[in-house]
Amino acid sequence: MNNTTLKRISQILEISISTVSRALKNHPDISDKTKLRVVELANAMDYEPNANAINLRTSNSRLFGLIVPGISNFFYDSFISSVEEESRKNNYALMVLQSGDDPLMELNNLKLCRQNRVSGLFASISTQTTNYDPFLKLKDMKTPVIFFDKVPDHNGFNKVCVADTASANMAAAALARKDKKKILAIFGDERLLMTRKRLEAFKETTAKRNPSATITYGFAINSQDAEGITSTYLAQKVDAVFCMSDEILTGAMRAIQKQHLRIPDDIGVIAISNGFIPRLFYPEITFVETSGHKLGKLAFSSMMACLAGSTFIQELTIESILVEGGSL
Amino acid sequence: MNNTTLKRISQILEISISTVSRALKNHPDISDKTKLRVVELANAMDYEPNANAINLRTSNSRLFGLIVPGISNFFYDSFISSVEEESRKNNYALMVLQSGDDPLMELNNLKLCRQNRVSGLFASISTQTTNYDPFLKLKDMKTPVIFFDKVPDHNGFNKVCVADTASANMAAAALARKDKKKILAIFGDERLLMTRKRLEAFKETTAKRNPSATITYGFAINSQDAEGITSTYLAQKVDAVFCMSDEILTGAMRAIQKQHLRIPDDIGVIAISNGFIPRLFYPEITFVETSGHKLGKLAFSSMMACLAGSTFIQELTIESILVEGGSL
DNA sequence: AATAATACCGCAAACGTTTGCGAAATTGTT
DNA sequence: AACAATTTCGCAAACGTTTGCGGTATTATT
Repeated sequence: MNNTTLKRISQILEISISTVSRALKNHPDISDKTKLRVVELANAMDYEPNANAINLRTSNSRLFGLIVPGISNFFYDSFISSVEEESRKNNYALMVLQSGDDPLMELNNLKLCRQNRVSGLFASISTQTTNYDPFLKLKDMKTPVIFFDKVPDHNGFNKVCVADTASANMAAAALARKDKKKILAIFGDERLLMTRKRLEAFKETTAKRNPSATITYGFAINSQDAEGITSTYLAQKVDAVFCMSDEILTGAMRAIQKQHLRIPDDIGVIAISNGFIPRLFYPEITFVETSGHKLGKLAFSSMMACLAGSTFIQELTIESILVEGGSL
Repeated sequence: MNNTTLKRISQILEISISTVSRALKNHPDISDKTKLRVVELANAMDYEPNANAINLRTSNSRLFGLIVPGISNFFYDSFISSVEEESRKNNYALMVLQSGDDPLMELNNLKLCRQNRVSGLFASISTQTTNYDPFLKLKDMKTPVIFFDKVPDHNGFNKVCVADTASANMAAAALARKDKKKILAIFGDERLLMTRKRLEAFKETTAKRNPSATITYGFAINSQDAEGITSTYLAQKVDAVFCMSDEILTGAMRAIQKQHLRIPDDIGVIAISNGFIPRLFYPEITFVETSGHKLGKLAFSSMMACLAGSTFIQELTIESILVEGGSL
């Protein structure tokens, strides 16, 4: 372990600890001469301030917690990447925790955050989270909590989300423009607010803009599930398939390729996506972009606003754009 | 912030701080009666031990640092996910840091790790890292450093890697078995030890097992690069393309799909991969699996061995297996 | 030359824990 | 009843910082 402390330096230089501390912080009370002596010795001795001591003394950990169901996910990894980058730029570190979509693990992670006195928390909740008390406990401790992506269906929280309603609308509208009439629309877990929002918007916009269309709804828990659903319904000659997420898109694409259907001639495809998966194929899949990167930046700025004292609860969304591939 | 401390509890109960501390740890010196009183009040007051104070006192942060060029990567995200999971199970937290493949940022991150007195470090180095002193500095502080994936070409470090040589051999052998004669082999950045190992092995095994084959070599910095290279050489009627990594595979696949080539009839494809991307296509791409998940487990166990006192420097590799898709 | 201002530095408390050691109270032993 | 053993607890130091306050030197002002 690193042994050089302020005390050690002070002993060698025969000055007080406080002088050493101030010298290293370039405090005006200290003369240039001693500053120099201190800084030089500190460098020579590889002095590294002990973050734990500083945190204890100042009660500011400069550490953010981030809880997410899983890291391995096209959306979350770019979100995390973005938040980490911003945090680092602002001299914060990031503690990443996975819940595995398990509410119990989520609780454990929250405890860890509390014990580490995180300066703030970014959280995407598990599918089955119903008790928000632990989050409220953090808020009571004046620790900002920014929910993202999978957010509680509940007011009084800071949330940053992709524009669920708007993006589902855009996708439905795109299908309407292309005059797709038999649509297979696959959604995720219905317990998620996100799913319900997208579902409702998609249904509504299709009814309005594409009244003669018939929609077959599918609900998939995972990619494999989506593949199964797609395979099943592909038999009944659908014009196009809408995928609510990347995970679903991957399943749908497997089914489509397996049946040797040509995109877009035999079937149209559109998804709500981060953009990575759609660009893996040719023609590229048309998608409504929901950028994890952008969302991360937004979440971070929201966090900074809270830390700066804003007590204003806001629910922010990033607008999404339609990125045309050749799949419709 | 959470205000309840041992001191507060001790004042209310009119006992000493040390008694409270010991009671909460179920220390035998404390009577059951007082233990009960303490535990109950602690719960009622939502007591959470202050990790910073504990770390300071015990000089054990129970925090691992993890430095990686970027999180958004098929390999790293599963690696990180795995390490995080293991860490959490063992009561460690994980601080994730990205270098952006920039040696300077890497230095900053290392400093952060030192200042936070991490209990250990997992590191995948940047392409241009040449100075290993900061890593050695950590080792001198008795902080274990486990390099993974992109490791220094240098002895005396703990490293865990995918079996570069073996997996390139396997891929070359698979191509030989299928009697592919005109091979396009695309590799990554030559400055990486990993690349050089894979290149050499691929070349050697092909020469031995498939002597009549001709290999065209390509070196791609990124996916787009790989797409360009593939497009260019596809014209000259190659039998199969070998991709050293997922990133390269995505580029190659774009080029192949764009030219409407049928896999495996028109062209064979094989890659070294985590397995996610290959399964997105149909037929699935045949690949030599290098599991980030497995590597994460290995890295973690290596870390635990070091923490347990093992001073033995080891270079571990996970064996890879060939996963047959239908692309060859 | 006396006084006022300024530059420079140290004392000591505090942040919230852990832990070795000793002390008091209780119980057991003869 | 005297002593020993055991149970139960508190004292105080330590971990490495930060910071308000006060105290000497030194310099400036008249």
